[in-house]
Amino acid sequence: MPELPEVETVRRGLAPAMEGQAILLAEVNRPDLRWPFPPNMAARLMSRTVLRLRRRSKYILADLDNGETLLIHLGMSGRMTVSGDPLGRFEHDHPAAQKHDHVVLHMANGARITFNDPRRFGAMDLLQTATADRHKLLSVLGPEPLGNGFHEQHLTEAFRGRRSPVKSVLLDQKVVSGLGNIYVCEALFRAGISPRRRADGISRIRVAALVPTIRQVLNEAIEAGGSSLRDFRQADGELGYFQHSFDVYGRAGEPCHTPGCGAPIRRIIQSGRSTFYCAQCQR
DNA sequence: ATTATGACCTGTAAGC
DNA sequence: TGCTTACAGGTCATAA
Repeated sequence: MPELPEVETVRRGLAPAMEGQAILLAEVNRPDLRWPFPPNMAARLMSRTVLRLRRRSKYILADLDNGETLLIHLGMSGRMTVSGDPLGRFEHDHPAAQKHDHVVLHMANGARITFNDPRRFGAMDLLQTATADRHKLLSVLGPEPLGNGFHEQHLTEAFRGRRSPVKSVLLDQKVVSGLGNIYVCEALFRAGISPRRRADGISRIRVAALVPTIRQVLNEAIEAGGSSLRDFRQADGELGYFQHSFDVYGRAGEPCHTPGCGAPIRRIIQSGRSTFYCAQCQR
């Protein structure tokens, strides 16, 4: 479930197993995911030490000790799991290889990092750390919603002249990077804004309120991801499995959570994707 | 330039 | 039990 909070949860789960560790072996089991892997990816990863794991939007960036950075995107169905940590913080044993285990990193501490992605919408690339911001996939991204570059003035300017529904505009990664279908729906519910409203028709006050609302939704989700991380350490090594109690997402026909409302949550299609909202509370 | 649509893939659940 | 259909957390290329 990779939107920003899930990717951040995965990053936090991977970091203690990967940071400061050398990659002894990289198994690359197919030539591509969404795009071809970079040339000689397995060889370029082997014997490299991961200096640190970063996140930019929905991308995980692993800075290596040779000036290259491994870029990872989980797409729709990508998972990264840790197994076999010798300290016993993760799994005791390595599970049997699964279908769609496309890349497996064997770390010097005995941990094994497995990238599994049935739909193969994910991606990996290698880029120069020093110029990472100029990478084709990263250079087009808008500000981090939890960063200093995301503020009222930015959203106001981003919404100006945008006649599309605010739902679609918030999904545009150039406007703000890291939101996906779930958290846009949830943020608009909390902000009381109809997803159908034109972005350029939203009042100044409500645009201003949207900024802290988005931050709050994401921060709460990251917190909840943190708790599922603790489960993962005790359990089966599954990482990025995120449970959350949503107000609207996936709740079509169920009663609105707003006290005294109870109206049925609606599901509509916008730009080909499901939108969930309460027609009573969101105007 | 903005906007909407199809495309990329597989797996799962629901309906008949 | 089978078969068919709808749908899924993303985002890129294309065309209107």
